[in-house]
Amino acid sequence: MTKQRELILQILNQSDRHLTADEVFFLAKLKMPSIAMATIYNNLNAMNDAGLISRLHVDGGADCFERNVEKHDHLLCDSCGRFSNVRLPRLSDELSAAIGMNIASYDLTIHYVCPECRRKG
Amino acid sequence: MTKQRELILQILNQSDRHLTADEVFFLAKLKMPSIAMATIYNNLNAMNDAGLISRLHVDGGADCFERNVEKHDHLLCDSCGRFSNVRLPRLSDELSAAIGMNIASYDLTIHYVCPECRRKG
DNA sequence: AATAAGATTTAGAATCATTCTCATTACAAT
DNA sequence: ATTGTAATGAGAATGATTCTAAATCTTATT
Repeated sequence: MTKQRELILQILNQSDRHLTADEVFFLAKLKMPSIAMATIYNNLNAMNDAGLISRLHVDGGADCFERNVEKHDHLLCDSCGRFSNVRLPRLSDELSAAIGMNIASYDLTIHYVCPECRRKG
Repeated sequence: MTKQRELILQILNQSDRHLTADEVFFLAKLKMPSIAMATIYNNLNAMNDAGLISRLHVDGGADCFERNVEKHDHLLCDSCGRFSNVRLPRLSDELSAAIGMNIASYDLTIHYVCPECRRKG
């Protein structure tokens, strides 16, 4: 656990949003100007592999990272582009039943308009 | 509908697999050696936007394209890497009910081991 | 048939996210 | 202190995709 890794983890822990590597890089540079992009990716990958953080693929954009490592699904607001997390505990079993086979896992992103954007019209 | 677009569409129609732009490019070059990668992408994008084909994002790899434009979900075999299509007609309503909001759409990829790979062990 | 207008193609450069390389630095254990 | 190991930093390299600009093809108009 190096200073750099600690800093990156802290940045993710303090954010309430899903952050891209670029955003983490920018925030990290504020505290540690010498930090390199490769270090950001090295650590994000290592921590993701170790189950300390999780990675979210974004269609047509850079991957995002977040501290929440519990199994969850994503809601993406088509209007503001923000992600929220949602837990659908029974879905895995339902999908398994629906296709009649064991499943290893699944990736689900639900597109919607978030309550805030709906209010604004 | 240019010759190039016709060729690309034909290639997708004749394939039983999900093809990357690169694979389409390779197959197209066999029939029309002068064709350019930009033309492949131009046409894949245009046809996808027009609803003639559909695009599938692949985690950590190139996007794939297929002729099936009916709404469907994807099964990805973690062993051989092949995609299959599956229709889960009630899922959209179930997801909507589960989160208590209207949803616009969703993207789902189920990871599993396909029957063929399971048989082989 | 000739021409002009507009769209499409081609080739290659450019871009973006990510990974790789490798020399340098930090850390841990002798 | 000294060595060995692992992580960092800087920038080059990669892979997928998009952009640019010049050349070509279509189509409509004379």
